[in-house]
Amino acid sequence: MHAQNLVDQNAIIESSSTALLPTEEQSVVDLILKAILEQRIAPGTKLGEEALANIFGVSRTRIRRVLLSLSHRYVVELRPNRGAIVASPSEQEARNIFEARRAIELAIAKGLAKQIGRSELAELRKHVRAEADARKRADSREAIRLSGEFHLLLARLAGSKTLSGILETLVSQTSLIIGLYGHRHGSSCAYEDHEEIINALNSKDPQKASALMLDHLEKIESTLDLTPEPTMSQDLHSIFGQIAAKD
Amino acid sequence: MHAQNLVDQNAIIESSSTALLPTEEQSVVDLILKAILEQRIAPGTKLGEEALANIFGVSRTRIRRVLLSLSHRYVVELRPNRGAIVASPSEQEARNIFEARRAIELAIAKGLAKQIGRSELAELRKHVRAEADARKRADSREAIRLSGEFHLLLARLAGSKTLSGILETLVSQTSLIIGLYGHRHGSSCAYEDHEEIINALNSKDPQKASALMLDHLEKIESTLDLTPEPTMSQDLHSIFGQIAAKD
DNA sequence: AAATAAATTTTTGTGCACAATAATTGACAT
DNA sequence: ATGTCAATTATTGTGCACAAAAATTTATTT
Repeated sequence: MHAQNLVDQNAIIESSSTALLPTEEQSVVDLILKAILEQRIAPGTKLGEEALANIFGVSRTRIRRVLLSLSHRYVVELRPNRGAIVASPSEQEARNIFEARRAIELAIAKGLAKQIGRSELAELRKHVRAEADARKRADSREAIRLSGEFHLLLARLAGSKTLSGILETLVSQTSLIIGLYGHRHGSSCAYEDHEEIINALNSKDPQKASALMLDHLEKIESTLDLTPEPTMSQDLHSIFGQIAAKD
Repeated sequence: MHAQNLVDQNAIIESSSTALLPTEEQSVVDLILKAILEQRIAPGTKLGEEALANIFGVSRTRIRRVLLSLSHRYVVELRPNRGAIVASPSEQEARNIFEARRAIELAIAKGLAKQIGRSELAELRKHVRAEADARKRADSREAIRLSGEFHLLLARLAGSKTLSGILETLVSQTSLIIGLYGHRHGSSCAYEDHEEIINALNSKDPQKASALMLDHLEKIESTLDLTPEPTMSQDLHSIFGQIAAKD
């Protein structure tokens, strides 16, 4: 792992989630999380404790808690005695995660449509403008992050810390999934969909809002290639398949 | 805290959840969790590290991780430099938790109705028999635990580790909520409701299954007293209210 | 006696040394 | 070469001593 990948942040730190770690540790969590979600570190990458401790200039004791915390978000996998790696959700897990997102986000959309106000709508529109801007600038990292954060923003506006907390975990995992199974760059949410959802919320139409959310989530899932086994073995087949067939 | 409360378990250990702690630690987690969920330790109770270390005969280092793990489940609250206490979900959090449960469990019921098989139905009926039995024996602890576990069983049978994991957290919190806000003993699920749900699943009727689940969850929530502030101040008022009024 | 402050005790937080385990390298045999 | 085994190196896991903070007790002042 290269230090470059982890400290390269210019932008704002995630900083959401229920703060129960010391602030210093939380910022390391956020940094690593951001790096993973922007796909600067690939799934499967080893996250050595000593290496991280050096990079961030904190003790191993702390790194250890950081890794534990990230593992609770299912963003890193902790293998006993073998260290931490960036998680690689399986194809089955990917489906389950989308299933869970459907359940939760339809409810959020429905609930929000019933009680949304002016200022919330403004905040949403502002966010989507930022998404459009990132896309225009071809800043795909930012675009990926913002499109995930749109969904988190909806959860926050719905006023349930419980649901936001759950969705945070699911959105993080979705980023990993898109990195693993999404072929073309179009995999991340289209901000146009987000605009439509906002319009439905604006017209206080719960049915429409949730229907659009469903379409949107299904669209994202459909851009993925969730047919075969994990990435690695797939590559081997596509590389050696023809040679083996000739035999 | 009395050691009695924590080691008194005769029954089976929870043992679900994604095991990423050493098995020894996991069993301490399960023991404390069980004690909390069966309401043998009240919300707000201090969980001193040294005390727990002595009770369970493990080092403080380990207890520390155990408490961290329980805090991720929102079952204990970790107050920096002030130690851990059993969590007391606020009235608002309680509502949010039920909202989340509705979103998730309706989806589970719907999905399960479409794909449930013979053996799954048998397992569910067996579970409900155990519930009825516990009720008949007036073993309210067991009854509380089993009625929560029925919901977890549904999630497991639905085949999504993601949803089960989320629901586990929510069910744990629900136990705390019932302990805090549920006045009469009838607060825990009636197993009769569970039977009805099973029947709907049996007849592969997704609409009915989810409708019954909704009723069931709303019934539980409605037995709670979620009007006022946290427990303590409420008690003080109900104790001193009349005296103050006389003045 | 009530309130404030100082001193003491208790409890939580952290780094570090060492133990346990896994990964790597090298030697040897087939 | 290829595979197996031993020795070495590197990495993770844990207890403990000490630091930091909070809670409690005692002393002091008004």
